[in-house]
Amino acid sequence: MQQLLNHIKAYHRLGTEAENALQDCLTQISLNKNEILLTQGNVCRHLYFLETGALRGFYNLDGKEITHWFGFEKDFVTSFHSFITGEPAVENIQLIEGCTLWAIGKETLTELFNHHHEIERLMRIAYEKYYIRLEERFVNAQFKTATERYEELIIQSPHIIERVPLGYIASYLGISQETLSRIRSKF
Amino acid sequence: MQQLLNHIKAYHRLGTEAENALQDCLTQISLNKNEILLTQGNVCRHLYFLETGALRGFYNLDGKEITHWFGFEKDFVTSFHSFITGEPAVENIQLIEGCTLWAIGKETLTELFNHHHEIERLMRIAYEKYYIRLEERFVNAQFKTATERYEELIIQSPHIIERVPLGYIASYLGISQETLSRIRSKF
DNA sequence: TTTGTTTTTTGACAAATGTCAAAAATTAAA
DNA sequence: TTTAATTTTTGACATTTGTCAAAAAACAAA
Repeated sequence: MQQLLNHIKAYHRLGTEAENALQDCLTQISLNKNEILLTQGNVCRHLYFLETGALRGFYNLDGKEITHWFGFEKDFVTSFHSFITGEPAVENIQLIEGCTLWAIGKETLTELFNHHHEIERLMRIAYEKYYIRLEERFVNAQFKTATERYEELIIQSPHIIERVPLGYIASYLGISQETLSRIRSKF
Repeated sequence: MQQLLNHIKAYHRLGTEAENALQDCLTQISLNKNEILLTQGNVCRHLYFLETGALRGFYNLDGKEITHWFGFEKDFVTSFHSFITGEPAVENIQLIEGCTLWAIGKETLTELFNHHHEIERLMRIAYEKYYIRLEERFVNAQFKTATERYEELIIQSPHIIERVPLGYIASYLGISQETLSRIRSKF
């Protein structure tokens, strides 16, 4: 738990009171490899903080699983669209490794926001970071070649290559598994 | 100005006090078609609220201008990466039509956040909306064909087609102008 | 109008990536 | 181990999209 709070401080330093309040609202979850945290069609009512492990978000398209994001330790994890809008999720969240997560319900989080401006600030800052991270991925997806995207991944997120099956990485990069295999063979 | 505040209420309803404070911190800007609001290499220290008009964000790649986003009335506009991190912007912001904007400096906004929890909430909610909007664009960029992306644009944002030159739209969709022209000819 | 400029379209071809099928390599299970 | 299942690689070919050059169309200025 202390480890979790330290990670959160990287976003915004909380006062003792707010930190305690947050702590009281978090529930620990442990799941094993391949277990499902969220199934498409359900509303995602929780925000998770990933303490250890790895997971992925994927959806089904023409019978294929499209992995479009990964979560690793220190990440906030949820189906953002569903969590924010309250609509059913179009994606699934599945564990790639066994994970320790801390969960907070949307209503509980809203209550925390109401009582602790600091916590809402933390979240605002987290969204800022996630926004520019996504913006960068978007620009890569739209304007770079498959090879460039793979090179960038090696440099910026080598842990992904080491911990995630190739098939997941291919769709994460927006290319077929065969193309990824051919790109790799050139290195 | 009242119009602006009404738009902002669509994100989160502000109390009178916060609304007045916000109002006092906004500066009106009017610019003509083709004028530049931000030049790459400069730090973007302002968040803009676009009351009327249209503009685009673009950067230079191999001598070509890549338009990667548009702003229209009611949009928050800034170079998010630069505004958030304080680093020089990699992009330019240029008017497509004459615009009326309301500007607020980053320091002023931070002060508003400090004094008005409500305004920070407004911003948190705005980031939520912008995050899921970007997420949707990302998925389209990565996993849909050029034709699908164009069809989606016609359905979801017909105003873009009507108000923006084709060349800008092509790079917004992540395709060459020639390909866009060929896609259009099929309709 | 008439002319000049810019934008959009078209044609020919090249490059990048996808698809399907099968082989090879790796991992897990008995 | 040995076998079975899964993952990754390879080959052949199809499809999508890009690039370059030129023509056509649309727009703006004189």
